[in-house]
Amino acid sequence: MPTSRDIARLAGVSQATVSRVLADKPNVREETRLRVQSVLDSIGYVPNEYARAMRTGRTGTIGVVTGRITNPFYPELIDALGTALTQRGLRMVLWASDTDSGETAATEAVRSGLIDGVLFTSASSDSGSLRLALESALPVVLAVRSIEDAPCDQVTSDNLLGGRLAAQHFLSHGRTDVAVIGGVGWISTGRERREGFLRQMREQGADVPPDRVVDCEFVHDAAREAALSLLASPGPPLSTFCVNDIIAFGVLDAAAQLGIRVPDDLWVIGYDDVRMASWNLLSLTTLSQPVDDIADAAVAMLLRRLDNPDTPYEHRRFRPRLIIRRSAPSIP
Amino acid sequence: MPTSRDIARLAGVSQATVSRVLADKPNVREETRLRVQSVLDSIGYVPNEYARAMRTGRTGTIGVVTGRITNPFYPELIDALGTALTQRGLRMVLWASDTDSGETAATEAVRSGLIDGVLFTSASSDSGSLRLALESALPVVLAVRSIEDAPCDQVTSDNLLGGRLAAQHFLSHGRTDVAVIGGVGWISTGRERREGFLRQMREQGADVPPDRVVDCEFVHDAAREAALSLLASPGPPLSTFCVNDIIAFGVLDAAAQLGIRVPDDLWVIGYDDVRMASWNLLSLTTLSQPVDDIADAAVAMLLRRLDNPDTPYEHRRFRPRLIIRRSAPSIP
DNA sequence: GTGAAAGCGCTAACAT
DNA sequence: ATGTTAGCGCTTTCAC
Repeated sequence: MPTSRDIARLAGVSQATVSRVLADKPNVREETRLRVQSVLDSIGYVPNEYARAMRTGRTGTIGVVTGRITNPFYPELIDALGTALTQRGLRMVLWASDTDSGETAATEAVRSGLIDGVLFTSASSDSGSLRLALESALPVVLAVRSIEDAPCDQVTSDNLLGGRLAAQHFLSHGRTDVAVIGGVGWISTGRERREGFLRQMREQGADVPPDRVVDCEFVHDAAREAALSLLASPGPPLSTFCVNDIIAFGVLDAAAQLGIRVPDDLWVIGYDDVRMASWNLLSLTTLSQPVDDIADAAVAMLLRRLDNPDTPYEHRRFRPRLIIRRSAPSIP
Repeated sequence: MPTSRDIARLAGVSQATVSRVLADKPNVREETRLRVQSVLDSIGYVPNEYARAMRTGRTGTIGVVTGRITNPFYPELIDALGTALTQRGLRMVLWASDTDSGETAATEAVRSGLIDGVLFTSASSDSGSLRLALESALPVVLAVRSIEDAPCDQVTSDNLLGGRLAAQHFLSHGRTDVAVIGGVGWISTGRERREGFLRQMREQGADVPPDRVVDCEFVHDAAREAALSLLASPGPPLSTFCVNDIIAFGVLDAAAQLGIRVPDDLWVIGYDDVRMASWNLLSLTTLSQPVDDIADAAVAMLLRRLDNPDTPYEHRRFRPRLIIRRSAPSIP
């Protein structure tokens, strides 16, 4: 691999001048610049990023921590984050893990100078390693995941509002016999969505009884099992709000298995609007998060913090939108 | 951030000795090693990877290039690659793109010393930038994607065999009125799967007419459109082999839309066995690739090439397995 | 067994 | 406008 010194020798200038040309510094005579540039081009020179990073302290690489991809929403989010990063000339290192290991690896990577900052997405665990990362004041942004009062920037959809919108859709069609699936556990997004839904129902005088608030893991099979027992019980609910789409698909599956027709016998609303939600066989009514906007905001916030570590922490919430499909239609 | 020099000062040794302890070199007195180690632990020291990489020429980071994730198989593959890399103490930089840009970025990253090698997965484009990467003799492995006689290692499932297995399943149930969807384009996996299917049919005396060989992009909507026109035509085929699951789901969707019952009126076989294929509502018969084995082999081959650049190129093919579900059942 | 010193390839401050 | 020089933090001879 050629170095800037090689280029300097070939162009008959000092290595520093090559560096100046590369950085587009103004104090280089046009003639010299052209000479150096032509050598650069003919060799196909690419500067060594590690040496550069060692001097500047900036690596141009951002770490992203995600859970393992049992939920198709995360690939979509990662895709959006990758695009947002690439647009700004940054690279993405990805850690996937359902345990602490990914978070630990990510924080170590910051401390070892490998990456400039970390984007944590949901589905990663809610425990020690992240807390540790926050305490050591690393540049961190939480995307589609929140921890109340955590010392870091956060970007989510307005989950509370999303839950409310789901409830309103049911109520405006006179459906008060409802259930919520998911969101009892420690995952913030789920908790907030459930909470918004329950509050709206309560405020409109349609309190949801405790046995209609069911928890389950954010994976298809767990959701199907949970729905099977809920739907098989006497007097099953007519309308179900699922805190994300993957759970909703599990409910649709359970309904099909039990011969319960959607939407004739059962309405289902999900959250996330993953691509599959629009498929004909699934046609899921759901709350859409503006993934691209969220990704973009997350990256922007991280960069702002890198440049200016002392800006106050911010939590941006994007408005979700109810996408009406067959699983919970709109009847005039 | 503390440096090895800081540690040295605190432990009362030279910086070189700290380096020896870190590398677990034998020529350090036990007493000294313990003293240094205790300082290391108390400080929570993490060595700067960039400085290390600059000396050793090895970064411990592998680039992965993938297409944008319209096909749920790729997230599963990336997940497996991430696991395989992490197990070996390596990091993964991910480039997602449907154009050349990801490949270009990846090869630049190798040349700029950022990463040790690149894993190209399918769904990335089949054009110039990759060819360029190969010509410049970078350490490259193709995973779930192949280019005949390309100067690099490759790992795929035995796509030809997979196609044949699909054909055999149809034939063993007397189903000769078949169609293939996908695989006419330049994507190697699709072409090979289609080819295997067509050959097996031909060899068993059930030639597939040209108008039953339909191309389409590897996205849901394109597949649904293609299937709609195929299935709406007079005398539609009774059995369809789709070169991957995402296409198969499009076909299932089209069938549902047209009121064609699966498997009563139509059989469908896919390829990849993505998670959703097992869902009750979809229940897709498909060919399963051993993703974890493929990922593991890809990483192993890349590491071998890094250590020993002159080993002859290898193409490993893993045997696919027919997973029988409702969309193309086994009838005794 | 340990320390001193060179240097990986770059940037930036300081000379000229 | 350009060259010289000093490191960034580490690994790795080469002395002792």
